Amino acid sequence: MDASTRSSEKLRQAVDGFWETYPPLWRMIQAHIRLVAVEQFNITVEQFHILRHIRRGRDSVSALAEAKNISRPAISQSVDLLVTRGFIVRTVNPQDRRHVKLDLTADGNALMDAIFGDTRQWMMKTFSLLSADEIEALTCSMESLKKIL
Amino acid sequence: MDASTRSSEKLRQAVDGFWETYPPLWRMIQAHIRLVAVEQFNITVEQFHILRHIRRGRDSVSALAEAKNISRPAISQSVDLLVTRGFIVRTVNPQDRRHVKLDLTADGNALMDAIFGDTRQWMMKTFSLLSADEIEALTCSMESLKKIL
DNA sequence: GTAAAATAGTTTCAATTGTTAACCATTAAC
DNA sequence: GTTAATGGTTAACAATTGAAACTATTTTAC
Repeated sequence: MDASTRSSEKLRQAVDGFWETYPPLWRMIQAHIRLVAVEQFNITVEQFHILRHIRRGRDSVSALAEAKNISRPAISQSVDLLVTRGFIVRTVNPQDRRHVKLDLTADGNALMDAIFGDTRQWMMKTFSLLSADEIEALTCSMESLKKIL
Repeated sequence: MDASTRSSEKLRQAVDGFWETYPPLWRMIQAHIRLVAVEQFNITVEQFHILRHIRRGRDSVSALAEAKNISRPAISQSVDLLVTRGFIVRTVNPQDRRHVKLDLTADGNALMDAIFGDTRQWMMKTFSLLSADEIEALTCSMESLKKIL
């Protein structure tokens, strides 16, 4: 077996590992978010993710559509709902009246704090089943993964 | 700073790293799947994931519903569509006639080979930007992560 | 300076996906 | 052998999404 075959084998291993690890983990996280979001605040997981993106600075319909890879009309409608629910406000930019800036309201921020805080706690509890070294290694590989995205 | 504070700090770091790494990566993967699935086969990403689960052995409506955390009727309907499209067959288990086993047809398997092969290639290309050590570490931490799920 | 093009967002409409409730068929329990 | 539990589907309805067409605003080109 030559070096390139061997390294390609390693790559394949990493890809397979990914498929066996992340989707189930992500599903568990989503399930946890759903629990808190639906039960306590009656919003969907997708709505939570929209709020999360807004909080992280994706504060326009286009930015959200790009970030979530779905159409602008779809975002526009979801935003509509969150506005009527009082979690977001739309503000037209006076410099360029085509732009509508999205911001979380106090309610929206409180909701995010609650859900995200809860989820973070759950994730920390889950990750704490790993040894200190494993956590270190995990953080490290996520760091290197982040670099190539 | 005592030991428990320090380890909790590490945990927090890991969780933050997760949120900065995984959702964007997942989004890119989904986008890639969507490209191939929609363009070449005209199925949605969600339909792809159902086929993926069936291929991995989640071969009943209940198993799929549990795996994807959605209701059985929802799965039943999606399966319906994929059956009429010729990607899945339903087979009643003669031992227990309540069970309906789901299997990919030849077409379904071909579709999966195409999409998954393509996606795998893309992922390998992406991961190959990492060093051999980083890939090793990544595989390793996914392995340890998998253990605690 | 105005007509044309580009940009940001919304509305409309149809398809898909999801939920709950009610249902059928089959098997297990007693 | 009736009753309960299991696996799945159907029905009715709400929510999400995308494509196409639309409005409003700004930029570009001449």
